[in-house]
Amino acid sequence: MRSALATDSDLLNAIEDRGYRITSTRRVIAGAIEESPDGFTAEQICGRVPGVGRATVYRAIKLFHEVEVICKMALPDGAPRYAVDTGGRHHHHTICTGCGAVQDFRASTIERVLKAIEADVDGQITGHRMEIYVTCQTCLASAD
Amino acid sequence: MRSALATDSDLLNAIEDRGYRITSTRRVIAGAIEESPDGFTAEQICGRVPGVGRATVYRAIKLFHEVEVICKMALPDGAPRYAVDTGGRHHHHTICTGCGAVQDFRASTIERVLKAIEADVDGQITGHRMEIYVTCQTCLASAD
DNA sequence: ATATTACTGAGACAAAGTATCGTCAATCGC
DNA sequence: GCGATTGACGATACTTTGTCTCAGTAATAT
Repeated sequence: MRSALATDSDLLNAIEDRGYRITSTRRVIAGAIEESPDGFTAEQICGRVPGVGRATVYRAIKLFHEVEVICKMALPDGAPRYAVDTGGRHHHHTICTGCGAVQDFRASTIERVLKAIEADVDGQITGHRMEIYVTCQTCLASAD
Repeated sequence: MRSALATDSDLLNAIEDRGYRITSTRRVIAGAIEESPDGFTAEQICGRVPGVGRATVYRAIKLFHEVEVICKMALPDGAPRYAVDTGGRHHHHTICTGCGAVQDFRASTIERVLKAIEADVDGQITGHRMEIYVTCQTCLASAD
């Protein structure tokens, strides 16, 4: 039922659970983010929340990232791109280099391989990053 | 014997092979880069080549990257780091989050997994990026 | 209702590059 | 070897993606 929750936004709930305040500004920013099913850039969000300071948008994005409800990744040229991360469990992403669309992608194989690699690596693994670049179906179709 | 080559620098040879000019400035920059076995940042190179313009250093790094003799990667916070890429064949890197040391790392397993993944992905894979973050032996030892 | 603390907006600052532009040097053609 | 051509250079301005500071404001605690 979840009737006792202040909001039905996963983003807002996540920060509230960690003791951060839910403010009207954060509501607006979370709304703009949740309207972006294919990922977004920070500046896109800035553009969609007129009246909200740029610093505040970046602070909110950082906060959502900190509580792991949004994920930050990078295009081949290093340009950052964000996406909502509802699933929770660790996973990776495919990013379309044409339109920037981000999709989740969970491959248990990769996790196993990474574990196996640990033995070959000189030092102790503390984390990893992985992005798979694709041309999505839509971009493939429109390229015909 | 390679006696006919203008230089014994892999970096300079690589750009010469692609038709770019070898200049005294590029010699100096290549020298500074090749003195960095554990990777480097662009600004570190700028600091080591006094008298050479910052833009020129960035242009040279970009050029070396273009001809694939240096590799660009990212620390967990996105800070860029470069490393010489002598091997040639595709591989990945481990990066020590303590000191930034970069090591090559070739896992055929990963390549196989990525191939297998292609079937699961919605769209056509065009590339990927992967970094493994570690605490290197030196940093582990000095943390005791 | 008030005090405390966190949040906000504006704007300056920072890091990592890129673009422009006039000057200079490396290579090409002879 | 010498001049013409093209590419490279340095300085500097600008761009992108953030972060920091600071004074003012809103949200929670008592």
